[in-house]
Amino acid sequence: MTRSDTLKKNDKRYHHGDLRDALLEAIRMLVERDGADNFKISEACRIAGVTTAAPYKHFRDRDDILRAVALAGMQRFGKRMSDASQEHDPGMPKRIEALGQAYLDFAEAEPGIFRMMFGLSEHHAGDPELEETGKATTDLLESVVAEHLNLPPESTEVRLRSYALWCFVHGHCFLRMDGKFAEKYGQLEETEILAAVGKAMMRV
Amino acid sequence: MTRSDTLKKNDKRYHHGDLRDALLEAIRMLVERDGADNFKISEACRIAGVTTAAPYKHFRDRDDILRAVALAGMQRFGKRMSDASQEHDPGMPKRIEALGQAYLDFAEAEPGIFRMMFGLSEHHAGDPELEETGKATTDLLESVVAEHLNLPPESTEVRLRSYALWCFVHGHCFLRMDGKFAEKYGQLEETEILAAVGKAMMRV
DNA sequence: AATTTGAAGTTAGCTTGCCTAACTTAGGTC
DNA sequence: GACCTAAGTTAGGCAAGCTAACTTCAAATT
Repeated sequence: MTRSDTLKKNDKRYHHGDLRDALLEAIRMLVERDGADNFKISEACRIAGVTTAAPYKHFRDRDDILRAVALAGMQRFGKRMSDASQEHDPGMPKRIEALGQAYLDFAEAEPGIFRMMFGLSEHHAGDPELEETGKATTDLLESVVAEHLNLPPESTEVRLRSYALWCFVHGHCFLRMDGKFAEKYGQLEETEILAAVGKAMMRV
Repeated sequence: MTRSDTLKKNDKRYHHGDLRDALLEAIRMLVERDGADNFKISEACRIAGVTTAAPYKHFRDRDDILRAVALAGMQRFGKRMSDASQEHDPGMPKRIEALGQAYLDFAEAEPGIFRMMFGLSEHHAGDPELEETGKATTDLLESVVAEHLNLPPESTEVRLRSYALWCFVHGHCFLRMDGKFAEKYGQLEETEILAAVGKAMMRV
């Protein structure tokens, strides 16, 4: 089945057959175009070729849809991060770099989903599945930093440097998405900044 | 005139007299409670004691309201930052710290407005007044970093370190607002992290 | 002082979106 | 082949954003 088939069934069968996934895919696109708070469920319905009441057979309400889209995003994100780390041998500084680069790449490729992953409203606070999925990625970061510093992953030193690194990369992602980087620091070389900060923060 | 008078006129005069400001104040509150994309203009009208058509005598549409609220926030923010820097003499390391702390404090006190200041949609991209107001604050940061490093503010070195510092503090603000800090790094001492990173990044 | 005028309100109403209730379709099971 | 149930549909309520046309009233003009 091709992707366009997933979105819209051309034949006029009463049952779509794959509506849940089709909606998620349509909404993923719409979140990129309009943002998590501005996309219209009704537009996703038009794309999928169903009436506006259909989604409620698969999702409780808008919040439930957001949750599903964010979760899928976090899983994609986690896989990218994991793949990136495995491109280099344990202990190599390149491994940290690759992790940071994967983070930046994802934020650039899917800014809407990226925002959403972090900015879900309080309705989703404490959701175990979301937290679990997020934790897997921070655990990965800590293990890589720990290897690099040759310290146990639970040590305060490792946790502190991991978090500091996270803050930095995360902050750059947001400033870049929001145009603040281009607005004033566009002529700085992105890689140069990253390298300089990485070194400064990982200096033993 | 007391603040509650600003919000709602008890007397039943036909003209409110101060509706624009009353709306901005009401919406500031609602943005904190519901977020920039979820607050209802109609609710602000109820608070201000006018009908739902009244705002359109003062603002073009929702985007125009958002712009005004964000601009007011950026001005408040700029003043706080400026005040903070002036609490210490030029060249003192405390001056950088104070700036970072003011940034964090604002994000903690007004997370809704803080988000909004950075996350305004593309409709406002390139707005000269907004950009100007933001630039004043980054200029301030650069001048303080320049003093500290004893280098010209336009030097690449200063700009690079300023931006790196900005990324870090900005990232921490967002991760903290979004619960990621508390979720996993809550036991780390915030001040300890800040101090460690500040030192690492400003090391000559 | 009376008149005029325009900014700042109001009422009424259109449009769109979310969501629910009640109904229909059709694929899989006995 | 009858029946059940998941997954669609239609119809409609409700709330919000925004506009057009009308009203009020304070201040400027005469």
